[in-house]
Amino acid sequence: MASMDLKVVPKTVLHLAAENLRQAIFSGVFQPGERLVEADLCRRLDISRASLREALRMLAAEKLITLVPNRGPSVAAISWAEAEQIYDVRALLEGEAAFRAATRLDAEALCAMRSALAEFGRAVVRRDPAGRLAATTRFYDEMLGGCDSSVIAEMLQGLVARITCLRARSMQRPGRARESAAELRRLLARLEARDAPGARAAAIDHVRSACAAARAASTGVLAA
Amino acid sequence: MASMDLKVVPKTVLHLAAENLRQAIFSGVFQPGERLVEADLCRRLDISRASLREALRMLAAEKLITLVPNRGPSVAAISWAEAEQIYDVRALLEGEAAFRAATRLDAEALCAMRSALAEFGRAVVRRDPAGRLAATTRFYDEMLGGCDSSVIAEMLQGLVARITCLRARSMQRPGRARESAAELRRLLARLEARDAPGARAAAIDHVRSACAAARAASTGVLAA
DNA sequence: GAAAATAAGATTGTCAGACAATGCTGTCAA
DNA sequence: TTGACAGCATTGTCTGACAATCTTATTTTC
Repeated sequence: MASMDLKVVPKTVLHLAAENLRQAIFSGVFQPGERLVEADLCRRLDISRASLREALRMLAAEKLITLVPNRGPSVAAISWAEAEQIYDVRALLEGEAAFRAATRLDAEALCAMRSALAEFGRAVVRRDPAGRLAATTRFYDEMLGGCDSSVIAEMLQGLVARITCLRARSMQRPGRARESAAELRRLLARLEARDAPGARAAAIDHVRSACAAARAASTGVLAA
Repeated sequence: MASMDLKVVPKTVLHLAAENLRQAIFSGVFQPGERLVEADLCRRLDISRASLREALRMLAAEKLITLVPNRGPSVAAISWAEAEQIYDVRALLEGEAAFRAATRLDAEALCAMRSALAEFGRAVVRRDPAGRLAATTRFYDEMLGGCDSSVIAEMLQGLVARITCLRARSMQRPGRARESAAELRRLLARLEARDAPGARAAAIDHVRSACAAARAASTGVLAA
């Protein structure tokens, strides 16, 4: 890889706890809106309340939980209106990222993206959700690495985290995975052609399409 | 006002501490890059370490400080490259906000913006930095309120916070305040004309201009 | 004398336990 | 039905402690 990220953040109890909670939320162990009780979480995670509370602050910053003074934490419940706003901003930023990446990605990165995309295809055939997620992550990480803006990358990461549940559900819709793969192929083609405006359009198109799928998949499932 | 925000968050020690630290950073009490010592801050703020650490997590989430495990917190030092990325994203989002606001702002909001702008003008004449800041904040709050996307509003707020110091410095440049006022007037004019694309262009223009001013004001002052 | 090893001190990571302030729930009276 | 009140659950905050880690100064080694 062109630039391997070598810095490793020491694993403090706090970070582990935050990671565990994140996974628990993503995997639906806690339901959206569910109230979390500090003492409870402490027992489950086997950490002190002080550490737990710091971990909770992190998750609150990521908007995965809501932290109301004197009422404690609860799993963030996302409304469809909010989800739509997130998809909108994501389209904007991801479009920009693609635009920038089109003129900056080197051959190596493009190659990595193509391999990630192939892997995605295999995971689709294999009906392997985890594999799909890993592949898309690799795909996007490459693109964001090439867009030369850590700020955009960070913001996108934050946005995507907030709609993880939606993404998982919408990907289960029949045909959505294949459709998604086709969109990504088009995006990659534009990037390989160094067609910045085309890449932007393709990226936006993909997000819009994902948004529509999410809407269809979650009608009636979300809070109004 | 069309929609007054009634919810008030109880002031916990933590939030107060965070607010104090934020002000301290903005006002330059702590220099960028400076290391902060927990025990020190505890004494100064007169709070316990547990509370302080939670406050620090909040600031870290806002990227006002950097929090490295086992090395403690330090005031975030922003590189020019990063600042430029922030201005870029800000232009993108603020442009979008203006675009959306153009077709949604009601007469009342427009009126409020006009009055905020007038106030800004007076503050410029009066050479009152605090007044200028308050006026621009009011101006933008109105516009963001009308853009109907809390997600955009939140992201912008986060971005702007990170370049507060730059903004303060660049505003001191001779002529910049007046120039800024003129740009905002053009933006408001487009909004009043319900010209969405024009509003977007004006908003982007303003951010670009602010970026240029910041660059000029801070050449050689920032870390490379 | 420069580099490497070591020891001392400072700072952070983490915990346990405590108590007051606040929120919630259900009872009782007006 | 509403309002006041008591009782319990939970959070906000503090204190004090100790091990793990970082930093710095000192000593050793080549």
